[in-house]
Amino acid sequence: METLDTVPDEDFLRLDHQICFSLHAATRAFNGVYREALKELGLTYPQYLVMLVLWEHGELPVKGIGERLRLDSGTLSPLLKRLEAAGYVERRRSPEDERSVTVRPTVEGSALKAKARAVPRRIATATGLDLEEIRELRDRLAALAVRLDGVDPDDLASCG
Amino acid sequence: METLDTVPDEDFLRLDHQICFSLHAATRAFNGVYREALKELGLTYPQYLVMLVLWEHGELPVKGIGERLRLDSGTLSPLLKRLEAAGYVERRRSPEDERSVTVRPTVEGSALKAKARAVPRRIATATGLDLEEIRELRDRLAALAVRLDGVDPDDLASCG
DNA sequence: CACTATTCAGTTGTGCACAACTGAATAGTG
DNA sequence: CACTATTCAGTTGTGCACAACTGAATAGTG
Repeated sequence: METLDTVPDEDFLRLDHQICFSLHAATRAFNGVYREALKELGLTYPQYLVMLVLWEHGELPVKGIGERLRLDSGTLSPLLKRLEAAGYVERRRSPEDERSVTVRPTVEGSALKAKARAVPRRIATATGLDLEEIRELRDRLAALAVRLDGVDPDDLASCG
Repeated sequence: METLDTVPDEDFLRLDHQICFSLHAATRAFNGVYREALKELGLTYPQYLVMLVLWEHGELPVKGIGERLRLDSGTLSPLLKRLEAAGYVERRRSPEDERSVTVRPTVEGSALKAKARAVPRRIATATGLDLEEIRELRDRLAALAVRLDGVDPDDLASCG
């Protein structure tokens, strides 16, 4: 049987080339479609992710957003400042814990949600997938991310 | 039957949240694993993609690399300068067409290929997928990218 | 042949991802 | 209680993606 261990290195490098490229290309293609769909909302793709989280939870500390999106403050701090400058969110130090900053959508930010309703359908149409395939892709990607995130760097080093 | 048209907007926005996040997370997780695996080669993930293409073709104009990886000169020019500074590639104006710049691996750049042999296997192991699943994922992502940005499938196929 | 359009690599500027760090606030310990 | 460790948001610096642009070389047109 053909397995990971029986494929020649040369073919494997080639396969890697392909999956590497496919993933990179799919991600950038997705970004491109979102960029187009989000243009009228005045949001970038990561900013849209943040707004989705805030629409769902009402308000969250920076840390809470970071946990949900797996982003650190180095990425979030400037992004949230831009969302604040755009008038979509409000940031204020928590009175209970002065280390924490609470972020919540402004009236304008909340109003954006209505406009955003059209976005998912546009993306879904662009993918050419039906509902079941979309869910399957979501689950596959999620499972993959969990596996990849959970990999101990030391394990990785020892498997070569 | 449940289709794209019968799902309520609210659920759809939620689903979008999920697939959006899954894709984003999977991409970043992949990047993280590659970052680790490529550390000893002194390459970033996009730089690795460029080297893979050069190992396969020997030498290519900047435009040729861009076509294969769907990257424009705005991304490639500085990236190639860094690869040149690292001693892995050589860039020179083409004598036949002074507009074009030919890029090819140096002796050190070619030598990297031997080290890179270990990389794909490490990535494959980290994904926890078997060979058939990896191929399926590759094909799905490639098909998705094609649909999303209207790339000619023949071009994609010729990349690997 | 002269002139315009196109091609090519490169630059500039914006935004994101992330590592490494800072400084302030809080939690936990003896 | 005093002191250390941890938590939190933020900053700095590097690299990538991409839009919009520049300038030089070449192709294509009348």
